[in-house]
Amino acid sequence: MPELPEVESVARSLRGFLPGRRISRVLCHFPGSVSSGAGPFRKTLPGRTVVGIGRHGKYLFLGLSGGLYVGLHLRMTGQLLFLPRRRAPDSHSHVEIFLTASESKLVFRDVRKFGRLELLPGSPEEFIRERRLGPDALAILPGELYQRLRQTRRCLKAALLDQRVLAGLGNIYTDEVLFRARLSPRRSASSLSRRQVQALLLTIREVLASAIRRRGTSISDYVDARGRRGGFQFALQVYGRQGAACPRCGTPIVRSVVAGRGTWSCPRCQRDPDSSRRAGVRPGGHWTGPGIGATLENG
DNA sequence: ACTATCCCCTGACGGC
DNA sequence: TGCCGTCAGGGGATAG
Repeated sequence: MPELPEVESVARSLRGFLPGRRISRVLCHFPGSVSSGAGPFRKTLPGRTVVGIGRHGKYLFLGLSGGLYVGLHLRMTGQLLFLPRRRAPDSHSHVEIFLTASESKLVFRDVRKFGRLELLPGSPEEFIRERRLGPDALAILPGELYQRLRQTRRCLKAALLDQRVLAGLGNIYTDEVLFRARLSPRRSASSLSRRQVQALLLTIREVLASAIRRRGTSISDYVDARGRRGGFQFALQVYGRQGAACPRCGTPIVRSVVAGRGTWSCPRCQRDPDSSRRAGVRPGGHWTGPGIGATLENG
């Protein structure tokens, strides 16, 4: 599923070709993909030139001449692709944007139809404010993340997945980050110290930067605008790997459900000090209650 | 104001 | 083989 590194990879693959191109015609085969309305979208874009490509979290923005912006979210299976102008659209190609003097067209494909394009009523900054999106995961500062995690009662994974806390992390990168930072996804988000949040943010930046270098994670549908798959699926350490040996300690990786999402973690490396205390272990680490099984997050 | 739950949508997969 | 039920998941809407 496209998260920050995948959206950034799409943005980069667009930047090499799209800026300066003029839109000649727009076809909306599935009007539901354009949440601002297919009619205005089809009528407003032709004649305008693409002047820039932006990204915030998992949102992509196309800046058009005349001060207009298109926002795009790929959700689960969305793709934005350069395809040969004369290629017939398949049943999953929902929007086609034709460009003047080009052998390519820009196609929005989406098997599950969750993705959305929209003509923004204002600037991307206003859009971000109205949706109440948090700072981009690559731009947020440690003090700011600390404050945002402190003021929620949810667990760490739920907080990191919440795009209003910080924008860009989805299920894959959240699990990978928490594993590398040795933090339990179930741990209370507000229980982290300043120092721990600082370390967590360094891990977030490292994982995202590494994934961008590999042009994202391609597990099923993801490809960039040139149709290239990413390579970070080969660097995943826990996501989707239940039963495999933890790369650090050899304990089998466990799948559970946290915040309503499939969650992969190492029950040994990512123990939760909060639940250990509840299970009868004093902060000092001496056993006072039930056996070790009670402190493992997945039983 | 917060938080949890439901829903959209289709392909993959397991059971019989 | 093939049918059918279940699952996956981002984020908006809705409920508590």
